[in-house]
Amino acid sequence: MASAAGAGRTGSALPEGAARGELSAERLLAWFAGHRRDLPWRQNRDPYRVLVAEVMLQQTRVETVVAYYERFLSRFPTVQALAAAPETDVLKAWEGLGYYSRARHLHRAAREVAARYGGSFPQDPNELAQLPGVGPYTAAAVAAIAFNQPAAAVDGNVLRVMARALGIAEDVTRPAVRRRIAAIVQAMIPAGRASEFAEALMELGALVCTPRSPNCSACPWQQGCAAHASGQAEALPVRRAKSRPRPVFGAVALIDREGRVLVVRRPDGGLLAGMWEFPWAEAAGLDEAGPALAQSVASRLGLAVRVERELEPVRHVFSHLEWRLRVYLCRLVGEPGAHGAGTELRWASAAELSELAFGRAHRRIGQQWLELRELAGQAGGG
DNA sequence: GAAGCGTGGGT
DNA sequence: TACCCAAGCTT
Repeated sequence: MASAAGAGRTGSALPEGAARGELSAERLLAWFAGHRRDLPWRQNRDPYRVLVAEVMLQQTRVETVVAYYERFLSRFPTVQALAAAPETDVLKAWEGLGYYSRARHLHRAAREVAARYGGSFPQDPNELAQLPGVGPYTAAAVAAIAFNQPAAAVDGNVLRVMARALGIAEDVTRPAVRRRIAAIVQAMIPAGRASEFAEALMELGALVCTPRSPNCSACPWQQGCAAHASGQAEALPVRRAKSRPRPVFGAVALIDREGRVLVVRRPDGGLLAGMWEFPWAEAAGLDEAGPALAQSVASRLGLAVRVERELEPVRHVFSHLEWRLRVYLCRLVGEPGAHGAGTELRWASAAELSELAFGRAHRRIGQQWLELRELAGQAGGG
């Protein structure tokens, strides 16, 4: 420990570029002062507003989030308002944004802050990380941005910026590498300016040190950047490849009954938890996802139907699987009997459809039903 | 550590 | 078309 290894250096976790002042927080903050975007979650440092933004931004682009954020905040302006809302309202506000467990976790986090902390957020990142849906990044981001706590908010932007600046060629998704980067970032936080610093480092990744075609000539850290020096900026960071989505085939039964259509709610856990959809069943292949399967979907719900026609198939790619669904318009034969216990279902009118939360794929399927219904309305005056 | 969990945009 | 990926968390 008393060896010569660290003796001639700074003795801190700071890399050489930082020690020379070329990767300095001061340069970064000066750049940020001139390039900071005016985003809706930057109006103030209300921890609730910061948390909502950080959760929405998880794996989601800024441009997508802005409109959702403004709607969400106008509907649930305070942590108390969100805590008091029914979960169905929260899911509806999240519809289309994806990763819906974020909405359920955020809702539960709001209830916990309201109940346990009397509506005031804790400031310690370790305590924030106990809230549902709040992991190491989000806890650090809220602590730093809202409370100016010296916490290292290491997201994908920061991993990329630091991997390039330091020339780290290891897989940045490995926890050990991530921890090392977090320690370095932690050591770079300027006293009393943690909030600005956290935003600035991410902003640099978002605007300059972009995944492809980084704008190195505009970068305040260009002189100290290892990847720029070696011409490897675009080759970093290294991540392990993701596996391709697995195909899932299925047949959907759009069961029409006097201008209403049957919808069912997905179970509480797993994919699209708690979201509504049209009843369907998985098949071994596209050929097996035929009208007979649609009919059996209905019969499992205690309904006798006649399959009238096939509509446009729907293909939807998730991060880990791909739905390839054939869609069948069905008409109820006779009256609905007893249905399978446990499944929550509803005969929805067009207006009611728009009030339920659907995933994208089934929302598009619902559109097909709405369009048919309009055509039928024009022809039959129904 | 690896896999599950959505969606839309860029190339 | 096909791939990559974007302010991650949970199990």
